[in-house]
Amino acid sequence: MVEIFKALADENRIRVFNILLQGELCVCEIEVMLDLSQSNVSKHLSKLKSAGIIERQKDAQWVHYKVSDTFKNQYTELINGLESGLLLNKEAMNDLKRLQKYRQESFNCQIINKDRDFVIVKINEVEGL
Amino acid sequence: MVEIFKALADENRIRVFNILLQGELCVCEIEVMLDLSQSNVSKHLSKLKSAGIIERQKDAQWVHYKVSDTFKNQYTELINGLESGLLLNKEAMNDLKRLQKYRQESFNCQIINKDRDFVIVKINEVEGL
DNA sequence: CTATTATATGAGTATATTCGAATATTGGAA
DNA sequence: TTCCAATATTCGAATATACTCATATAATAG
Repeated sequence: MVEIFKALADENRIRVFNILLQGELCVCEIEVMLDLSQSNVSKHLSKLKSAGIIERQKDAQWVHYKVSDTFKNQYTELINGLESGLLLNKEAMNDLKRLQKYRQESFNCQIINKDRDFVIVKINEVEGL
Repeated sequence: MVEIFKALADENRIRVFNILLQGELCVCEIEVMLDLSQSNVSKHLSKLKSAGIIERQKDAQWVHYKVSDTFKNQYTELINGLESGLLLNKEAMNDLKRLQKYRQESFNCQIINKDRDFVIVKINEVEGL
C-alpha cells in the first residue's frame, strides 16, 4: 500500500502512469512523449514496476510497458480516483494530447529513431501547447 | 494530485489517515493509538493538512483532526480504493483494533493525561497484539 | 499572576530520492 | 564477427525527508 503511494509520489512517475493508462508504450515513446531523458524514464519505470504497478514486456530490442492487470484488478477504485483527479491536471492532459497526436500520425519506435526531432515537433503541434 | 500521493507516501501518515477515516481524533489520542512521539505526530498531521487531506479543529487546549469533507467528496473513489487496500494491511488493522478498544473503554484526552500508561496497556489488550 | 498541559516548530542528523553523465548490457543489422 | 540502437545500471551531487531533542506558543488551572 505505502509502496504504491511512494511509487506515485513523483510528478514524472504520475505522468508515466497517466499515459500508460491509455495503453502499452515502449520506453523510447515515453521519453518522447514526456520529454524526459532515457535514464530518467528507465529509472521511473523500474520503480513503478517494483511497486507492481506496471509490467515489462520485451519485443526484440524494444521494451514495452503497460499497467499491470493484477494492479488494475486489485486497485480499480484507486485507479478510477486517480484518473478523475488527473483530468484536472493540465500537464497530464497535455501529455495525453501529445499521445493522441502521436497515434493520429501513426508514429512508432522506428520513426522516433530516424527522425526524433520531427516527431517531437509534430506531437507538440496541438492547441494550447 | 502528486501532493496527495506524497502526503500518503509514508507508513506513519497512512496509519494516521487510516484511523482518522474512522472519525475525528485529537493529537494526543493519535500519539497513543499509533505509539508515535508528539512532535512526530504533529508533523505528520501538518503534512496531511497541507495536502488538504485532513482538517484541524481547535477545542480548548486540544486540537482535533478529521478527514476533510472536501477531500472526501473530491476523492471518494481514491479513498475507497485506499480503504480496501488497508484491509489487507496487518498493522493498519491492528491500529483499528486499538481504536476500537479505546472507544469501548470510553477513554478520552483527560484519561490519557492522567494515566497514559494505563490507556496504552488497555488498548493493546487485544487478540493478536 | 504562575504553573501546567497540549500542540507546533526549529536545529541537527541520518537516510532517501532525483537527476545527469557515463558506462554496461542486450539484441539486432551489416 | 563488429557496429549500432534500445534499455538498464552505476556513480556522484543536490535536494528532500523523517526523526529526535529542545524550545516556543497557546490555552487552561490554580
